[in-house]
Amino acid sequence: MSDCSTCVVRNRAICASLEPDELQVLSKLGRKRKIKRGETLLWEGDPAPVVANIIDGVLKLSMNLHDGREQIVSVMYASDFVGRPFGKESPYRVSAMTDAEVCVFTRSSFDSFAKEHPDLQNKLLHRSLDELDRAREWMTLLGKKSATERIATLLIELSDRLSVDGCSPTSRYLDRFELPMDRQQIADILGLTIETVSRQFTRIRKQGIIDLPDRRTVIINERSLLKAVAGVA
Amino acid sequence: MSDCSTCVVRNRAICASLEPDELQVLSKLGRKRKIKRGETLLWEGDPAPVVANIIDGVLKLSMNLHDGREQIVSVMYASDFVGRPFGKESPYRVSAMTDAEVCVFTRSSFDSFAKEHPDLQNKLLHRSLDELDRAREWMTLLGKKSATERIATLLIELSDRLSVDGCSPTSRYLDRFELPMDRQQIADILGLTIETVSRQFTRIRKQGIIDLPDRRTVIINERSLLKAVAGVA
DNA sequence: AAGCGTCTTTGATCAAGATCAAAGCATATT
DNA sequence: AATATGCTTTGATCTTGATCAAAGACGCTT
Repeated sequence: MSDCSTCVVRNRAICASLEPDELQVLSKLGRKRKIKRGETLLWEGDPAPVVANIIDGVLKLSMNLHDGREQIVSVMYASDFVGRPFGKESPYRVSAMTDAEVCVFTRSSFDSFAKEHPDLQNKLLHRSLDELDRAREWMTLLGKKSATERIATLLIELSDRLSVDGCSPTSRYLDRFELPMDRQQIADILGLTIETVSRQFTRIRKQGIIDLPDRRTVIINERSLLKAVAGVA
Repeated sequence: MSDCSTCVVRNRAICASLEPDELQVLSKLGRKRKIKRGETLLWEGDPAPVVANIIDGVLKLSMNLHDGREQIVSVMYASDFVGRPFGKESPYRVSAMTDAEVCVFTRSSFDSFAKEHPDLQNKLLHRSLDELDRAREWMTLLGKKSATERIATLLIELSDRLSVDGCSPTSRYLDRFELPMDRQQIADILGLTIETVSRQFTRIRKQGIIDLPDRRTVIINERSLLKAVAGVA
């Protein structure tokens, strides 16, 4: 990879914990790679995997039951870190929901670099703890929330996560954004079927809470109502 | 705390990463505490919390929606680490499912100790990554599995986790064990109601796959069948 | 602009699990 | 031993979301 110092996620990715000279070393290990929408970066059970920083685009982590049922267990955005360092193999599949660009390291080279850099490990620890909190929040959604609550919660979450642009958070929440996934993927995130997702969208649209000018665009008209529907106190 | 070197979880808890002299320092910071079943060690949103190693017993982490619905997001056993280091506050409630004993640290003292000990942080990172994998596995259960599959999966998991006794794993799986939780808690782990849990127990009992000599005891008669029901390939 | 393929919405029906209600059981109490 | 108390199981019914099926809408290609 040519130059980390000009990387758009330089200050948000785990690399932010590194000094310029350390970054130089890391940059020798990584290489940029473009991924097309739908393409898989990492297969579950893959024995020779990689880890990566997301530079641009949206990726999903998914687990698949043997009979084909798929659950999306995480949606990852620019500056997020994907892959399973220190592990035998990745327990989940990592694929692109949109065209994306990532900064890839072989796991062995990343692992040994990390071993020498406690700051990097510290950053990774913080991220893992945050991821864990998010995963558990989502468990609550999957275990206890109704279909309408799930949809509303996802929209609130997306309007939050998609709003961070570049290094500084712009408007805290977006009232208009493009869905980075199709209806089937929304269903696989929320533990619902595509028909139920569609019906719930129609429902809150008819209530005037949101608009859906086309398949991918969401406009939030009544954020407070949407939050109420999401079950946020 | 008097003596870490005789602690029953000494070699399995995160403390295992420490040298004897470091352990001496840590032992000054922690203190042992007994918790009764049902008692809460840590409330969500608690501003002055603690972290702890579990010495004995079973604890649960739970998240509560404002209207009272509760989802149990993790079940933790001896040698597991609970609490949210480096965080502002704990996002979940930690309480005892059985009488338990824990080794407690104030978060501030633990955090500053951890800052000086990369090995400890490394151990914590490994644990967090493992926890994350388990949380995501459970998301798949909550999002995609049927009631029967959920019950079977839980029984397999319990027969595995409860079998580790002392420092060495004894028989890899237990075919007879005591449930550390009641039916309502099982429901809150699996995203079901207590009635559905009861009916599914009855169902696989009538099929001869398990026996339930009393409320708390489970005997697995046909492990391979149980695994098949759990949806394990 | 017409035609094709894919994704999404809508409709009709079904089923798994939730809810409401009551009866069993086991342990603790007097 | 008799009785209260708190789980747990079982039964009857209802609801939410799944499934099956078809029609629309949108983007792409020619």
